[in-house]
Amino acid sequence: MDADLVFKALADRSRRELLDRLHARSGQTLSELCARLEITRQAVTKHLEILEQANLVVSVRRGREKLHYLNPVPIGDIAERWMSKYDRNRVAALAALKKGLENEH
Amino acid sequence: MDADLVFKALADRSRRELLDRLHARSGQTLSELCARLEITRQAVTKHLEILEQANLVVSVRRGREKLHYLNPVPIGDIAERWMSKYDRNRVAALAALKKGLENEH
DNA sequence: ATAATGTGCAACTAAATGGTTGCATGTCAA
DNA sequence: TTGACATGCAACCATTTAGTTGCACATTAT
Repeated sequence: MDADLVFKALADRSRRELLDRLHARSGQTLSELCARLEITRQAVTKHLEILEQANLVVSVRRGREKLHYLNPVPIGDIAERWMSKYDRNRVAALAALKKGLENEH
Repeated sequence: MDADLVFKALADRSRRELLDRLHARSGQTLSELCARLEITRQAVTKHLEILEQANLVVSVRRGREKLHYLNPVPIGDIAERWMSKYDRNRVAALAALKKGLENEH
């Protein structure tokens, strides 16, 4: 998996909104995902393409409509391999931070 | 905390590299952080500004040099409040995904 | 068959992004 | 005090990004 693609995909508010909607109900069509969103359908299409490239969303064509499914794996990967690394040394990092701020005066 | 600023800050490879360096050793100066990086000092300055706006880095001026400290809190917040939400329903999401892929044929 | 629905594709635009160069300013050491 | 070092600031540039409009195409329903 390419962590860069995932981070880039998560950087946009609209795309996180789409992920939230798919998290609430996976398997929605493009039109469904467009509802109550202030951007155009074409813009949503582009966002979904980016989410698919990051493997955060998988889509399936069924007749004339396209169903979109949330894939939670890349987010889990990032949480494990990247975030926990920072969390592990959280206390030490905060201590260093505090110490640095004390040196100010 | 503004989750959007944090996600945006994390979206760039150079900035994640800077965070990694500060994670390895917190309290580095600007020049130290520039070493062995192929971009200019001015570019690094901009990246650090963005990281500070996201509260991922805190800096302290000491004489003519500026020390940078990693603040792990925002990353922890995102991991907890945002990512764990996806992790909780991971099994269900994967089941839905699998079911959707089966409907393809 | 025809109309409505759902999606795909291309061209275009404005703004944001990541980077540069050049120069100014402040601080420390000899 | 003078030079070296560390950082700040501004203008500029190319590319990417997020969005748009307009039209084409395929599928379903009447």
